[in-house]
Amino acid sequence: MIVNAYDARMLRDLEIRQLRALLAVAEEGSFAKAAERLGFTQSAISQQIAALERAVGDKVFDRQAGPRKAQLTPVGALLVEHGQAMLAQLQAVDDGLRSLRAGEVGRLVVGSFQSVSVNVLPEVVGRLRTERPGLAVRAVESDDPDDVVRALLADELDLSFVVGVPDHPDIEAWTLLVDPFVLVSPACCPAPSADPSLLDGVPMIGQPSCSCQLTIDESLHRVGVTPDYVFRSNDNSAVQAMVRAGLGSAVMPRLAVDLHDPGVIVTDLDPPLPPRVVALAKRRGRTLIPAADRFLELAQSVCESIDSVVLVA
Amino acid sequence: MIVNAYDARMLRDLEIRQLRALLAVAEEGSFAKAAERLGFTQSAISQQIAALERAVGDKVFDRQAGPRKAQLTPVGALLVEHGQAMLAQLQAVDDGLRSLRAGEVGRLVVGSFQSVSVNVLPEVVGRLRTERPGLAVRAVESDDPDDVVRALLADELDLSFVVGVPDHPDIEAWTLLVDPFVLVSPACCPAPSADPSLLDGVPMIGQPSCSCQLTIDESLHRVGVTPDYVFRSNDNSAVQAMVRAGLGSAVMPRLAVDLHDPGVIVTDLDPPLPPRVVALAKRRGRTLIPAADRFLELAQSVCESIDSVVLVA
DNA sequence: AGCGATGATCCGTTGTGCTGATGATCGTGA
DNA sequence: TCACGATCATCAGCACAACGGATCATCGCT
Repeated sequence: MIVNAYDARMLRDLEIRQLRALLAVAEEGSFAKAAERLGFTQSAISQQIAALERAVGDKVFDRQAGPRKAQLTPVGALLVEHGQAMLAQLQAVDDGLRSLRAGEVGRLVVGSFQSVSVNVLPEVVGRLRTERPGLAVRAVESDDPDDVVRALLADELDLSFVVGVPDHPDIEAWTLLVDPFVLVSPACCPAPSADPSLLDGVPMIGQPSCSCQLTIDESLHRVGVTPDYVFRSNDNSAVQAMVRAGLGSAVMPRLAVDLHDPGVIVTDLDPPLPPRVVALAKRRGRTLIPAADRFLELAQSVCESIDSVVLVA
Repeated sequence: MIVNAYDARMLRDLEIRQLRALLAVAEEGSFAKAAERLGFTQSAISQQIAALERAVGDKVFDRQAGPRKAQLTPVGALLVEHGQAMLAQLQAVDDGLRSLRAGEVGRLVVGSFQSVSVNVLPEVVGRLRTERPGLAVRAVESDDPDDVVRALLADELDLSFVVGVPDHPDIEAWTLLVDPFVLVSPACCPAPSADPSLLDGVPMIGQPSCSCQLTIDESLHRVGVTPDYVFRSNDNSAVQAMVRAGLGSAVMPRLAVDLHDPGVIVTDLDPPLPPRVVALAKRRGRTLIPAADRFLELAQSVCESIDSVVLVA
């Protein structure tokens, strides 16, 4: 009895080309016909079958001289059976490859953050799911930019929406939207000045010291303002509700504001604070599924239309 | 038609060796490790992966220079998935081959004829089925020797029991049993002489003009006897029943006689008629499953034991 | 007996995979 | 910061194998 490891080496020399030759000969019943069909000479097929028999260790055809069909041996029949399965598998690879390349299938894990999750991501994912039902899109929300970069570098995310273009040599990003900061003030009371440098002493609503809020505070500091926060919440609609209630005003990225709220007045700051940039990032050198290109296109398209809406409003 | 799949131009250059390299690299995360595992140099693996990528038309790994693991691209992951299936299929081929070679599985179509079907075949098939449950044995009975030869030549039968060694260059046979003709006479009446030349005028039971009966008649003719048949039946037990009833005597091959019947007397002919030979035949040049060898062995063994039983009786 | 078709075999050329060595790139530790 | 080590790519050279074309042996058929 032969040992397993040795047996594993037996089929080491078996090649797909030989299986194709085997099937062709088995179907045609003739080496010459098979050769013609596969675009070889009869000599080549003869040698391929011989190599197959060498690799397998048994004759696969009973050859009868003269014009009689080549008949499969039992070993040959077994190989035909499995060979068909293997070539079918190969066909499946081909189909899968074509679907993948067409962007019809695949898996996409996308990072996001609050305002994008509300205003951009649902539309993008919705459109993508409609036109590419085979795609599996998963979204992960994180409000920590460092963690997003880490996740991108660790390949936990394929793509991620980010604020600002990350300054990392292994991250590349496409700008989607330039999102200006606006002043949100209660509709009930007289609005404060649109000049951010005059916000000193004005009661403010904001977020806890997340990176976004820190950016705002820093910008205000630059114009000599130390904002006086009378309420902080991570939730943008809570912030806006507090503004609506007249507790104070807020400096928010426009994307985070519900522009249809009649209870607040939204004013462009003048002079403006440096706007935040929303981008889509990926790890440099990481090959994504072709459908990721479509995701980027849709994200750009949705962000453009958001820009238009904002301009109209 | 399935045929189209075989001729698919796509992935024509993909080879099993490349899939093995792909899987090894994907698992080891390193070209060099994979090379060591597969017994190649790193250069060879690098070239194999390059060839794979050329065949597929896409990069399968995101290579990062320096000591970082090679990461699969989506296309690579797809190929790994199907590659595993294909290599599993290859393992299945290997297992199937081992089973086949061990004689554990396979299909066997065996020709037979009446007396063998009663006294030999059941025992052989029974033993074979017990020790090789995976075998599929099918038996076909025919009492026309010419048809048996035709079926063997047409590969409708793998093996066949035959009377006499067929005189055909494409048939080869192994002798199993030398089966003498015996005189079967009623127990009730005085038995006729054991000398076949004295059977003239004795009322005889026989078969219709099948090949076996013709052989008997010809042998009797040679010793100057023209048998007087008072009854003919194709069924051996019907013949024996008629003898038991005293209608006449019969010259039968011993294998066809129920030796345990107390109603008849079985006598060896003296001088004997030329005995018939029972053999197992196959088409020359036809490769049978390995289990066929075991079938032959069992047939020989069973026939030997039948010979012993007869000698004791 | 000759003809045609079959597959095996031989031979020369071409092609291709492998090895060994080298190059380019990056991370890491001194 | 620099050198080292590890990574994979690439190159050159060699050996082997696959292919095509020709020929041969064998058989069925006319």
